[in-house]
Amino acid sequence: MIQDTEGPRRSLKERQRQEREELILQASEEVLLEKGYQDTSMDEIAARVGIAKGTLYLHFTGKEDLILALLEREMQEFLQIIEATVTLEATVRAKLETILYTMYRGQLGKRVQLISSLMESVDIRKQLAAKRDRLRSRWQDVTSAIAALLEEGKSVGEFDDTIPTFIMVSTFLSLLPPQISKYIIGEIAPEKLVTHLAHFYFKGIAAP
Amino acid sequence: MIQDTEGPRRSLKERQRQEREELILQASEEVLLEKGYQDTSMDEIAARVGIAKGTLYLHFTGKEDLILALLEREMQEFLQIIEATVTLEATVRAKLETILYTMYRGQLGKRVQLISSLMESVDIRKQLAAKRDRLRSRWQDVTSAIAALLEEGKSVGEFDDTIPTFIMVSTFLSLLPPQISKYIIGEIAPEKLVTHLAHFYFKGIAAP
Amino acid sequence: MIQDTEGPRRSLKERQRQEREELILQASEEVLLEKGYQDTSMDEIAARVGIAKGTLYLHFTGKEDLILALLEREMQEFLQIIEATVTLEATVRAKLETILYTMYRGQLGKRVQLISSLMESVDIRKQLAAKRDRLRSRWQDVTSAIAALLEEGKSVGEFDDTIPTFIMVSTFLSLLPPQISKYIIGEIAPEKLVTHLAHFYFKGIAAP
Amino acid sequence: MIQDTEGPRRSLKERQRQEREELILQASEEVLLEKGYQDTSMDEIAARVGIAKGTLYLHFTGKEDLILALLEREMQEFLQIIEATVTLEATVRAKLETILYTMYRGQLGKRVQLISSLMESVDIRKQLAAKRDRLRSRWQDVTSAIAALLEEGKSVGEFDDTIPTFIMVSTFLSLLPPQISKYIIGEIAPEKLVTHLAHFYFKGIAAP
DNA sequence: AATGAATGAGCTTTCATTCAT
DNA sequence: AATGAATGAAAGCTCATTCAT
Repeated sequence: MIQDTEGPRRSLKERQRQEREELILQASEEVLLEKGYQDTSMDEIAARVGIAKGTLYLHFTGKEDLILALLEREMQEFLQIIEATVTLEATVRAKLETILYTMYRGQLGKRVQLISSLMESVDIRKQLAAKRDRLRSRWQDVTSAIAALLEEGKSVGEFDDTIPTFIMVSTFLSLLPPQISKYIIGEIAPEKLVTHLAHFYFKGIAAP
Repeated sequence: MIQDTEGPRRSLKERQRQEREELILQASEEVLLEKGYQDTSMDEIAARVGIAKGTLYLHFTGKEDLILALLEREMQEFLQIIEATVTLEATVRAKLETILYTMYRGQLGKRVQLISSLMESVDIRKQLAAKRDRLRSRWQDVTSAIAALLEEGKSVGEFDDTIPTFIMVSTFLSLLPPQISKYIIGEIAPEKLVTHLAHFYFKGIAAP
Repeated sequence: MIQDTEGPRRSLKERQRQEREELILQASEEVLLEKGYQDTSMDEIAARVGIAKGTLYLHFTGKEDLILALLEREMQEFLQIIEATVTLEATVRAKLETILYTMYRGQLGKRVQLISSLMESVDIRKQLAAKRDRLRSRWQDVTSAIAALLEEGKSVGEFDDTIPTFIMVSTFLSLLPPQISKYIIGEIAPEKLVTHLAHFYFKGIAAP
Repeated sequence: MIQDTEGPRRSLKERQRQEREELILQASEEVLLEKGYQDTSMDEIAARVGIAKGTLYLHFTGKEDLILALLEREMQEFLQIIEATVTLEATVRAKLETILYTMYRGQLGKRVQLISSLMESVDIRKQLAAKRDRLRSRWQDVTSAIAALLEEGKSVGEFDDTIPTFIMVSTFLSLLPPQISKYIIGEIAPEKLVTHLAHFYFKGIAAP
């Protein structure tokens, strides 16, 4: 009987812990987007969550670990979208368009932008270098999934199989929010933007 | 009498000043490429130029201003390349391919990669925000020049004029070194890469 | 009725409490010897005892108090050794030699070394200053006991009574493990060491 | 001519630098004696010198380096006293007595106490471990010099050559201020104290 | 009574910027 | 104009102590 209550209790504490961890990650994301990696201070994250600085260190080994966990989470989400799309009944083109569209809709694009801009910054490359493998492997998952789609497209004759897949992958990725949107100053409806991008892209890789 | 010589003297001093400024920018670029923005210290820049740290502040308001000037210079160079290409006798496609190829060859690509990674970095976006207008206007020059080329292509019937120019511009820019090359892990000869990218791009925007 | 059993219960609880306190002191000693005062964390002590950190504070006011209690216990033990030796049937010299030897043998030496190095450390002197009176009085007991022995030696004509007792006491104490052994780098059998020290010491204080 | 002024200028700056370094070391010693290693903060040292915290780091790599330099300086001073004494025309005993007396007079004793108590603290042993070799070698110089004196005494028949020199060295060192004085609560004139200690010590090691 | 998550003051260290020389 | 020593704000991190459960 006594043990019976331990289970729930533990999972309660565990749930609270995870909720708080989530709050920390959310606050971190906010600050990170606003201020960038260097100007994101543990102090400020703690302040936004409304907890003491020391508490952050009960959840994450340090700043590096915290940010890395954040990036990992974002990338995980991106991967889930891809995987969800892959299972749809549709042409490869439709699937890729869906991914593209999903990324331009809602907040996800912004957040992937976060990952990407952080991953590319020379600063962070150096600073997170040691533990970047965790992220790299997730990123591999992403590119592999897209590569698989593109190759499926080639094999069913949708796409031009004289273009190397890695070219297709990298050009596809370069269409995603962080890349394109930074060159686009004015506002444009995501639907329109995606329509244009898809039109351009699939014409570019279409089988001859 | 003494004042008479001031004119030449001044311009001599002015020339020396500019030469030194150039040396500072070169050193900054070196360090920046090696260490990233945060790990680039005024100390190290001064040391590499061989001047005192304080002297840097006689040329630039501060670190931010120094880096900004550097970025401006790089962008200026990029613009010159575009302008030089524009005047060539060739098809629009050939000109754009030349730009693409030039960027993937030699040191320029790396340096543009620098600009770009700095510009993208949320860190610097925030830190340089105040003075970024100077850059923004240069960047406008770049995009305008490319837009002009693309529109010329449209008007001579080379390109599909149902695709908005800004889409063409942004997709073109997304093919430039910093964007694409970061997705490409293995080594590939720039010629090959550019061939593939151009093939893909111009097919994508070709007139129907 | 229930209250009747409280007496035994209380003493049971009290015994358990003291046992736990002893466990805490043992763990503290371990950690202290391994890591030194500053690197000894309440966390680690608690972990080694297998109790929660908060529980430590039910037994001791704080880290300072805990360490102080530890030192007091060690000193107590030292005192017991002296007292045990005093009651032996032997010459004063033999008794003092026994004390000396006992301290250089087994774990006790190490532990006294601990006390001493902690007591000497300016760090702890300052930090424990407030409550050091408790220790000072124990230390008085130790020196008094040795002084008594030495005076007994004087009165029976073993020792030179022109040497003030406090000189004899302090020189004797300076022969104990923590003092001497720190100047001795190589290993030497305790027996040999003690033989030499005793030879030197008793010749030094011998009656003329 | 211009170069001529550089010499003095440099040495002026150099002198100022060394003076400031000396001030820092003095302040550090003060704080160290008052508060111990851990509670000595760079903040407080800077405050006492009347300079900014950052300035400390222009003179010393860090706290560890600062304290180490301090200890080294103290030890150096101790060594100089020994060396000065060695050259005197006197018996070995007289020389050793002089050393003993010098240490009990003035501030030096206290300062050597500082070294000693710091060197022995388990805490500092760990923390300074990496760079302690610098000190260790100085300490070797000290013990070697004393050992040489004692062996000279043996060879001229002053001292008992059946007692190993290292025993003589360590017992001699144990008579120095930090060791003995901590067992002596009341005040006693250094002359008297030294007379007693010397009497005891040289009787203890006298040739049979 | 026991827990251990949370706290927050405090530490060392860095570095862009200033300013007396 | 040039210097570089001095500055001091700000950062990441630790850990003895507290207190709601």
